[in-house]
Amino acid sequence: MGVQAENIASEESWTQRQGEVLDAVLALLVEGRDALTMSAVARRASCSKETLYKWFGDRDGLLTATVRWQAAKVRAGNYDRQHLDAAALTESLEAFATNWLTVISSKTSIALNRVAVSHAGSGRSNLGRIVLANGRFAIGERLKPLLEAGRATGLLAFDDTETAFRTFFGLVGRDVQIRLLLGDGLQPTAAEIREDAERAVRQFLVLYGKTNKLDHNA
Amino acid sequence: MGVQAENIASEESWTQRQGEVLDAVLALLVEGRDALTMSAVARRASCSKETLYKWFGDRDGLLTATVRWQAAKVRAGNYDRQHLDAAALTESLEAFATNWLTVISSKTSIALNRVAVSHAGSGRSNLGRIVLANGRFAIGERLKPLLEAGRATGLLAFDDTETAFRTFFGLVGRDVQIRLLLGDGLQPTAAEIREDAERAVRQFLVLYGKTNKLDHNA
DNA sequence: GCCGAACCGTAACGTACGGTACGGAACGGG
DNA sequence: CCCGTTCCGTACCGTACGTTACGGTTCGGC
Repeated sequence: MGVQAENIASEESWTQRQGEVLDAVLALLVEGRDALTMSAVARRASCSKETLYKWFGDRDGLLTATVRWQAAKVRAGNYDRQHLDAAALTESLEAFATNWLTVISSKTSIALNRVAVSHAGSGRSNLGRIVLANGRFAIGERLKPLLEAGRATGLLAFDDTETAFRTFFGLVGRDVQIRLLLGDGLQPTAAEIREDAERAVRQFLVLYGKTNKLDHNA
Repeated sequence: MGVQAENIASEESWTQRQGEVLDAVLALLVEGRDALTMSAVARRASCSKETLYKWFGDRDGLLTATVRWQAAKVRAGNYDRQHLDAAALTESLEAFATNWLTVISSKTSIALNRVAVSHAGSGRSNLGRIVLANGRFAIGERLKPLLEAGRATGLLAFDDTETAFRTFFGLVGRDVQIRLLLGDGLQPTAAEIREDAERAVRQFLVLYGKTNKLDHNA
């Protein structure tokens, strides 16, 4: 797979003050007015640069801590169910899709993914890996149990869970994330997100629902 | 739509020497060893920095020219057909999907998208818009005629061409581009790309092929 | 052969920014 | 009240890099 589940569950436990500093980094990142500089962070967080270096080591450490800090805030509960019927499955899938679209459309996610993409270029840090682990792969690990539960109860049919998940991922995300990262002014409302999520789930169930007799899940 | 078809067909017509310089930029970008600096470009292209500034204005101008230069090289022919049956439609769709997956998996595309994403953050240039116009939107404009031809001949059924295209886009691309941009070591072989393209087209035809009676194209 | 234009190579300048050092304030413990 | 710890504010240093300037070379036109 290439990317282990590194740091998905790291607790890290910053102090409250350190959390305030990391929130300042997020705020600057989201505003995006000027490039994120250590001086700007210190000014915004009302702390000294010396403290930043003491707490986070260097600029990369600060960025890494910020990514993890945000990831810890976004993490949502799993959607395991004891009683899984068609309605519950649809509802859970829609909840996943809605949550995912909401996350990737948020200014915070966009800004964080941008810096991670930049750093992934000149591979001097593993920010990209961390974002991947807490984004794409984290949701994969959270969704797969639901898919397999659906298969166990005969609601879904697929051979490879990974393939089924990636199809779901594509139907939900489509071109949204790349357009947002490249600066497209796409700003889906909550209603549009819900409609997109419903459409994606409907399409996913056509492809992988047990009612469909075709054998197209190669 | 938010993004006009700006610069999709700009000819620009650089001289051969200027093309060599832009190729040097691409080479440096793909290698990604060190950050792209004007000195490095001048060294690599065996030209003076003064010439760079004379020809391209400033660093952003050089980057913009490079993006357009690459876009002009990638542009592929349209797949319009006089005689469109199910086999020809499938073949054309698979050709589109294969081409698209090959492009976004190339080191050049990854590097270019990375710099465009970075610049889209601190919106001091419209590199992101240009990449979007020559990537996501260019392929959309090239594929839509095929989809509508398929609908005209009764092979496909959909209300909104844009929605149908975005679904196709999602089924083809899935998580590939974001994983590559974030540094995942994903390196699909030509065979894997062809298989993924076939799977995507198969799924797309299940959703939008006329044989499917369900009304799920909301 | 002479001239100007285009271009190469390199040196130089200014600034931005990562990282470090230091003085002083706040504060808790003895 | 004294002292050590922590942290703020700020000044400072070194370097990287965008940008400009300039001397030297090639080359087409006359």
